[in-house]
Amino acid sequence: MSQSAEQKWQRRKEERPAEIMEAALTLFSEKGFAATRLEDVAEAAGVSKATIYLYFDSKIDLLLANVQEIALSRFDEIETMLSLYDGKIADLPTLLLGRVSEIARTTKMPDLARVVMSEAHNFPEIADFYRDNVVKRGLGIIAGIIARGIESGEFRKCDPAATAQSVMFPIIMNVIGRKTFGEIPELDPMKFFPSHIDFVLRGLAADKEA
Amino acid sequence: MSQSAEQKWQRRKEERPAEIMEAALTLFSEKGFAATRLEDVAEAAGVSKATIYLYFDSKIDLLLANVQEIALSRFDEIETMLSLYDGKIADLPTLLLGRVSEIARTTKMPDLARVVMSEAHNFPEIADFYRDNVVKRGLGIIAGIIARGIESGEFRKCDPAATAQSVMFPIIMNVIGRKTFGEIPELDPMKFFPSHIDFVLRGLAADKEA
DNA sequence: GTCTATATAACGATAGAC
DNA sequence: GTCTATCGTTATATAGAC
Repeated sequence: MSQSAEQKWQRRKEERPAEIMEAALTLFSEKGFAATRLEDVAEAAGVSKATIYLYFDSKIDLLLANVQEIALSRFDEIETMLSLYDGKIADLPTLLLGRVSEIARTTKMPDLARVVMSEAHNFPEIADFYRDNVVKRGLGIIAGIIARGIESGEFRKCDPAATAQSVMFPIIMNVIGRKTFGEIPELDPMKFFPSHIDFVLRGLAADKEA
Repeated sequence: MSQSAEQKWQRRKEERPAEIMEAALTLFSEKGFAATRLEDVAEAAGVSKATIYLYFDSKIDLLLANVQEIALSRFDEIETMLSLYDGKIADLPTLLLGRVSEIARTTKMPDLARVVMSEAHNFPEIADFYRDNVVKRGLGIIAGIIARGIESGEFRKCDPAATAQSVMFPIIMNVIGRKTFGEIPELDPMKFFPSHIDFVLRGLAADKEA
């Protein structure tokens, strides 16, 4: 950016990792993880290949660092919020899905999810990490809320782990679908998100007393 | 196989296309569409590369023929069933999701969906075909049922196209998830499918009269 | 002997190596 | 930056069915 012309490089220990990660995710998303060469990442980030290895162990590590940054750090935040929450459990789905919608709109989570879902089958390390830290943990958060609501009598009795999929998967699929097939009217998020929240609240609601 | 040593090939016009398609899908699923060489498909199917081109226009056509065979032909069957159906609309979701579950268990639809979702981003022809003929049409079938139920008063008023995603996407994601990450207890289909049908019926149900 | 399903071999674009 | 190997695709030759 602001480096003088004769200077070949600058020491920018603080900014490098983030720049490399972002360049990597952009390329992974455009061309696929397997098809992206570390050399392209280096070029896009304005560093040499060796510099990448200074901060990351491997190409896989470079992807998983993005998972940590984009997904897991937000799980931390959400879990903190949930542990402090003391309002009605019945309001949590709306609150949580609102936050998820915001993450989908404002971060690269959709691209990241698409890349991982596309290539995890061919990279066991990616599949293992994502399964344990994103799929299981993400579903676990939703299942926990459902279980709390059942206990408090605000939600009907159901299998929390199974029902968590009914709550979460449409959102993931809508988001990945738009990345894969382009924006199409059928998947319009402005219509889908409110509709889905409605659907979820009815699907979870306790039966009214007779 | 059982052909004599000196015989170089046999004339089997009828069986070839199906054998080639199946070999192709198996390899696409194992190694990915882009990574699979037509030569491997030819070998697996027991023919030469050129023979593939007798029956299919291109590698992409070979995948799309599988989409036709596995997905679209079943859409035809389902649409026929729906047009003949004259029971309660409220029973259709259970009926339909049961059929979908059966297709997921007994056909290669899950592998096919995973392959397409994984690689459509890099192959516009695949994305276009699948979007128009599977995504839009599949959601349209569900949306049609929902619209019929709203009209008959059996379902609550909602946006059919948006709600169709809440109905269908969890199933697709559950199925693709198990193919991508392996069978894990959280995604157990024996628990998920019944739970999801329950969730859907409640999500669609008309409000009870006060 | 004729027709055609199938194989062999060559072409050309593209991408990866040095 | 050039060279080469790879792979989708196509042209030509041949073997099997009737």
